[in-house]
Amino acid sequence: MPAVTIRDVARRAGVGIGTVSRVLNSSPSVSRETRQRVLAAIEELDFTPHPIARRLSLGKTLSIAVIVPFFTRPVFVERLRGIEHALAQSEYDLVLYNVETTERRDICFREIPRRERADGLLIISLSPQDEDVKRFLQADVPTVVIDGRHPEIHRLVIDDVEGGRLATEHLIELGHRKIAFISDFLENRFGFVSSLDRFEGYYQALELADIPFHPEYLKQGKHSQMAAHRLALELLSLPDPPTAIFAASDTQAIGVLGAAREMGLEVPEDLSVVGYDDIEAAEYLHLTTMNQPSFALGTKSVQLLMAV
Amino acid sequence: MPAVTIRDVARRAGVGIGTVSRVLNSSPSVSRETRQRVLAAIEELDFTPHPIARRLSLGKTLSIAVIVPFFTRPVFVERLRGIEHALAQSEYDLVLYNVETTERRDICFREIPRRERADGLLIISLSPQDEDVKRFLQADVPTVVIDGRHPEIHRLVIDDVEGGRLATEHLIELGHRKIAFISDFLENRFGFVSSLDRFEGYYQALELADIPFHPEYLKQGKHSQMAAHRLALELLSLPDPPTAIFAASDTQAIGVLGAAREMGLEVPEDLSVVGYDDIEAAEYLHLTTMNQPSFALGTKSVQLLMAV
DNA sequence: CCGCGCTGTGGAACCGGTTCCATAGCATTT
DNA sequence: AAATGCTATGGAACCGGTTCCACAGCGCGG
Repeated sequence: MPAVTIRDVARRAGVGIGTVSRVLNSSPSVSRETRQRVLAAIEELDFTPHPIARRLSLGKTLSIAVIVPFFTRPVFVERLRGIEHALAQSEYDLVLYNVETTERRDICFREIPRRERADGLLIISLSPQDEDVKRFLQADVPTVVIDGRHPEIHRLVIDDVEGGRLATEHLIELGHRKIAFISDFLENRFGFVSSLDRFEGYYQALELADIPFHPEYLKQGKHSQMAAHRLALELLSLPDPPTAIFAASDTQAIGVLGAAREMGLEVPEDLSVVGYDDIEAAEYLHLTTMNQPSFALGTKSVQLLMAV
Repeated sequence: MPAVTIRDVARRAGVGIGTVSRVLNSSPSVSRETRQRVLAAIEELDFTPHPIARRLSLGKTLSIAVIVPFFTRPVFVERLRGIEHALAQSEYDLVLYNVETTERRDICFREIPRRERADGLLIISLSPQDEDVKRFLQADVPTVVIDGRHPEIHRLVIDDVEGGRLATEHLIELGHRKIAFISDFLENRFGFVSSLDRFEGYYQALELADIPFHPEYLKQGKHSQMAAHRLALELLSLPDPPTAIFAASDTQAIGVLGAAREMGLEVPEDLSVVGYDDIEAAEYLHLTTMNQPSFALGTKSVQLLMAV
């Protein structure tokens, strides 16, 4: 079955190739009658335009590259889902790149932002460095960063400071004054900033309520249930243990719940736990959690990218 | 900054375009000296070959389309992660399509399997119909289905019957004889078969142990924690309630745990619960679960696709 | 009747690679 | 010395679209 091209259609319809192309792109300057003939020929030959050829002559790739770190994490998946949903309604393909090491991230940041590679670039939760951004701008590929920071890049920011503050204030309103914060490493090789911001909010809330910040109530570790579990055990074994724990993500909050159970503590009677990210499991775990509109953030990022 | 092409490189190096192309594709028939000159010119001009042009003249798209349903579900994400990992090391792009409605599925099955669209197609957990498969074969696009069924398609199957049997036998060995099965709809519009197979395994295990199958111990509902929660409440309110529940996925198993807690039952003392899929949360929930090598399945599917 | 403008159309040139054919240069064989 | 073969190379043709320029045909105003 040899490929049917625009020239075959033109011959069949008895018109020129330009006319076929005009019909395909619904140009107004084709007479009604000619258009009918061409459409009939397309139908008869079961013709589909060749996307690659189209891209080459348009000088566009018609694809959007999406760089997402660790898409095992529910928030990232949910944002990606939003992005996919928005792109499905456009003529753009979604080309996916997952990043789980800094090496891979650097390769992605170096090689993907090229005009001939993608018409647009969406980056989730990674903060490009100055030299990366310089390359992005030089390559002239529209770029939007979700939940990352760099002054010279279009970005959708999440007010994690506010979120951290609200979560902490919630605990304070419940009467707690000994509130601990468990998070993944605030300084990390991937430049994730959400936990840092949530910590900032936590700190502000304490300050506003005149509660002194206890450094031993801040615990950092790998982003996993297991690590958070261990950190929570440490906290709960302190001479003066906290009565509430704010975890920087639900994944970590689940680890805290495990630790509480291991220590024989009831949640929320003996220990209040607040998580962050709104994973589905939260409601079954007596877990208060901060809701993030991740899906909407994904669709919004696509709109922003298209407007750039 | 005008795009640098192979012709610019040829002029700079004082060679023909064919030679540049040969250097780019590391053809052996270029003299050492000429190769050096060309490489120097490439370096000086910061030349990168234009992928789209390459694809057009190669007649390949250099991309693999991946169709995945509901990639909120952890198993699907994990398989996708395996696929991404394998493709990252190849020259192929991963173009992602998420399916959450049957309409979207049908559109994907109709439009994506075209030679000019993708060099290969990976389908996760969806079973194409005969007419779809006919189109796949006619379009001559290598296709691999993970965890779906159709005799004429290359596929990676998971022995969910065996898995269901093992899970149920585990419960039987613990001494249970009143074992219920909670799952999403066994007959569904998406053609998901894993739960059906697990049910088949459950049934076989009962039969082998001479335990009669009680239809009221089979509960079907939407795939969500909430739905499973309700179904579990129904089960536990039966005049003769089960002492063990096998849930077709961990997501549903979490719902069962919630229901047990609501009824004041301790797990596993008062009720045994077995899940399926190996989500990370399992270990914190006193949940026994059947492990699935999802990531490996993803990488394997890519290998299989490449070998087709 | 001429010139002008407008509409609809044909097709060459172009996008930037790869591939194949022709050929030059040189060594080897007869 | 002629024939043969091998290696390295140049560049036209090609992949299948889009776009732009040229032009035909027609109506209209002067």
